[in-house]
Amino acid sequence: MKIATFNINGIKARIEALPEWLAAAEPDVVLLQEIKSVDESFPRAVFEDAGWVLETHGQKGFNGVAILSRLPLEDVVRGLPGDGEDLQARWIEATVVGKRAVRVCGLYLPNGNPAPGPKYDYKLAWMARMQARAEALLALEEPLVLAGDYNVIPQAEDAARPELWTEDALFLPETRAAFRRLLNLGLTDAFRARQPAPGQYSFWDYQAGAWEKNNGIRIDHLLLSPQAADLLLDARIDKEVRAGDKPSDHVPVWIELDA
DNA sequence: ATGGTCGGGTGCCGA
Repeated sequence: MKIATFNINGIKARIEALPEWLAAAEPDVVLLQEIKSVDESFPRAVFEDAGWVLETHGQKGFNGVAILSRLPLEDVVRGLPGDGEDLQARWIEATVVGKRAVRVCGLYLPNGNPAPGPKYDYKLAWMARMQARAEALLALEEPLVLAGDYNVIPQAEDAARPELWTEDALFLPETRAAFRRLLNLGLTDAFRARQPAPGQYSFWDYQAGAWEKNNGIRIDHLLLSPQAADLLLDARIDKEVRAGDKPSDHVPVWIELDA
């Protein structure tokens, strides 16, 4: 089972590039972030006519997550539990039924800039809520994949120029500590485990020629429960997508599970 | 059009 995460930065803007990547990469499941669309205006037919099962959790203008799958999806949950007041569309879960059942969570973790400030407070509170949800799901002792745009640079080696990020919400010590607490629940950073070499990135800013300079960061992650890590066969970043026509500022990151 | 780049949805904000 090939499972990918891809921050597409707007479904309407990616309505050609996304289907092209799907056809070439042939994933079984894709967790999408920043669809920037309400559910009613998501171009469902483009994907359903191509054989995809689609579950969306959108909002007007910003954020929004979705799941595309070749396999049936069951028990869909929309929204990160733990705060009924939070209306931002940043979390979606479903169970994918293949050879094995795999619970997948697609997440768009808050950016948090500027830090300090209310946006950074929201980021840290959201990470605490995610920690509680991860604990609850890990207690089931089943294959679990938490995949998405974490807006976290885990270590200095995950940035081409870490000195540029020392005051940024993506790399502040408190951010990295919260991410580390997730890992310390027993989760595996699949890409780090399979591709330990530094200098591999999933995001390059549109500004200041970041792509041309390879001034990237690795912020899109797939974290695996022990039961999923046991099934891990491969993990890759589809870097070449960033050089395509009308690209997102993120590229797909994917794993292959024996499931 | 918004400085520098995009996207979405307006009549700038978020990233």
